[in-house]
Amino acid sequence: MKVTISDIAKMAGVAKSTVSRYLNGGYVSETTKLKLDKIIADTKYEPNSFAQSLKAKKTNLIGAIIPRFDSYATSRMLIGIDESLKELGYQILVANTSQKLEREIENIYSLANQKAAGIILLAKQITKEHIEAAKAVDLPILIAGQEDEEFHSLVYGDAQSGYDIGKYVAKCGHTNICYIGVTEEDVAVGVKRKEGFRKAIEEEGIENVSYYESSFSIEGAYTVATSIIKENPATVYVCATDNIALGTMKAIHHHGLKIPEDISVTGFGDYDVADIIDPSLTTIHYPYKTAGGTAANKIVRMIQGEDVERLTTIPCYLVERKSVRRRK
Amino acid sequence: MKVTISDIAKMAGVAKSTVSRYLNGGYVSETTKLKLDKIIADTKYEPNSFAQSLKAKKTNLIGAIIPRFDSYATSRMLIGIDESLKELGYQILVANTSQKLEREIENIYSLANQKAAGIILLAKQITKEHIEAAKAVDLPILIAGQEDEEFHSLVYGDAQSGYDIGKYVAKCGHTNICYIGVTEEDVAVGVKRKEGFRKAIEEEGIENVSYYESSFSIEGAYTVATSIIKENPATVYVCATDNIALGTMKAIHHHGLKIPEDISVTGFGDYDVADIIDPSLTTIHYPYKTAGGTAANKIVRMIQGEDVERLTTIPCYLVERKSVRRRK
DNA sequence: CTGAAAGCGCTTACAG
DNA sequence: CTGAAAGCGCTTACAG
Repeated sequence: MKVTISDIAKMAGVAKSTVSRYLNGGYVSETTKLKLDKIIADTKYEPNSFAQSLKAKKTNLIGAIIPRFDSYATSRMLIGIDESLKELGYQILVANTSQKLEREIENIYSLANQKAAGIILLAKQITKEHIEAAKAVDLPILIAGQEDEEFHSLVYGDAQSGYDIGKYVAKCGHTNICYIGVTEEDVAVGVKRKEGFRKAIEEEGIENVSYYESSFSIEGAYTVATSIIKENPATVYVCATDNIALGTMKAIHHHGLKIPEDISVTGFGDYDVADIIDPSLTTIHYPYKTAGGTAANKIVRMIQGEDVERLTTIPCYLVERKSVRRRK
Repeated sequence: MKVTISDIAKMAGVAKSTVSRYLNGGYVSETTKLKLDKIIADTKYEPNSFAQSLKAKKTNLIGAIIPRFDSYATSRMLIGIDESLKELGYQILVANTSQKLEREIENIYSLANQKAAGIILLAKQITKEHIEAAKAVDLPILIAGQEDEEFHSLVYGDAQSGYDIGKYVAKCGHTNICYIGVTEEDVAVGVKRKEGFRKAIEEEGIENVSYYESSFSIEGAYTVATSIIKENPATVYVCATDNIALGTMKAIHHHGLKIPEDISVTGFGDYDVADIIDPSLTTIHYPYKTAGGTAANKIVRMIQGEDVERLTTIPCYLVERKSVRRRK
């Protein structure tokens, strides 16, 4: 049978409240402390967390709301969050939304109901429902991956990354460029990266640039790239994510063209595969795992009521590999 | 302020027990039911799950203990588990062990303490501690990915997969074969696949086969493959996972050799990238997501006390792509 | 069909 | 330094 605080108290010949105090670091005499040490070790007593939470009205749970499990960026961030949270004495509770926006909202409420101490939301998009839910639950919420003035957030240097890639392809002598982006609903990936890129290109005085839009999937990118190859003589395809770059590379290969001799390709993210495929992919390194750790630290500081900077920007950097041809 | 069952009872002019009965599908008159419908909708009342669990001593939580977040197989299975569990009215609670065996054991105990209704353990290895913990917590536990007579389990057709690959490379005319496996501590991946492969090869009367061992990582496989290339003239490298195949392909490319012209490569798993890389990888398709759904159904049936078959085997099949040269 | 009462396993003032 | 008591928000026999 499961042992409870009453059992322990009885065995030690003290009151439940004394045991509780012992457990929570309160005042207990040395002798009863010793006695309790032994009894608790012997019985392997573990407090019932439901009873604790019911009474204390708080937990050490931190919810992580994620759009999907099978995303490189998400899983890497989750590792960072999980590891850091564990060190800080918190536990992660992962809620997957399968990319359904309404499920993000539901999860905010249900995590609040489960008395989560805080929430890290890996968001693709912030809507008014998000803001409403956040106000209603009145819980520390940290948005990761997107910026929003209503929330504390952690973002990557997307604009700078786009700028760096733009400068790089220009430096390599490319003057006919194709940019394969994503929906502008995703501000970080769809807007910031593109804007940074555009800025660099304009500074370089390059005019021959066309913009396309793809879904986030490899297959979607494959389809888009296939049609671009047929109609556009660009010498480099700048892709808004590594996944898009992968689909694009596949399409180029399937057309019997060579990378980077015929067409150059770049990505954003630096997934593991970027260094494995042939040719290896020139891309921007996004330190997802580290960022997850930073997010964990930030939410914990928010929970502890510290005065936390609203916006944290995680710097990224270019990794030059073999997928871009130097034309000069 | 958070509304409780007492508030609802007061507003409806009934007793708490009546509200509770209403909530749990018990007998309630039509009129009070209607009244309660409205009040609960208006107040957005949500029962406190801690109080429920404290009293009922059970939850609808099912723990999934995973070795790591950044594994293709794991994340796909998680998706399948998560989706199916949701449909069945259960919630997943993901616990990551960062590949630490002792954390698997810890998590079994802590999930029991959190009153999980059951546990799905994505295991690489079953030890006596696992068995001990399972007995101690007395909770339905399903092992996924490994077979063990002490547990209900769900496995892939690893031996058959190995056999199929063996037959396939033989059929393609390869007679000098190199098998790159993993530690035998992992019975499914390290033993079963190899045994199935060996059986096929023996049936084919091929004698020129050498066996190597790699870690699970791409980098580890790269290192192993690099040394093999220098010493072994095999025409095909049969790799025990797609990740190992990726590292191996990278090593082959780095040596200036062509796949499949100079060396052929096969994998197990059929990760997304298998179809994206160039050449695309001939491998065994493992339906991870579907298997996750099957696991979810199985654990729920176990929880419900149904008489569930101890061992479920998920069939896999060969996917022929471009990484194997036909020598005949 | 309904309500009063006890109890789940804790924590938290409060009094000593 | 310690204990008795109340209470967190539910559920569950039990009696009506």
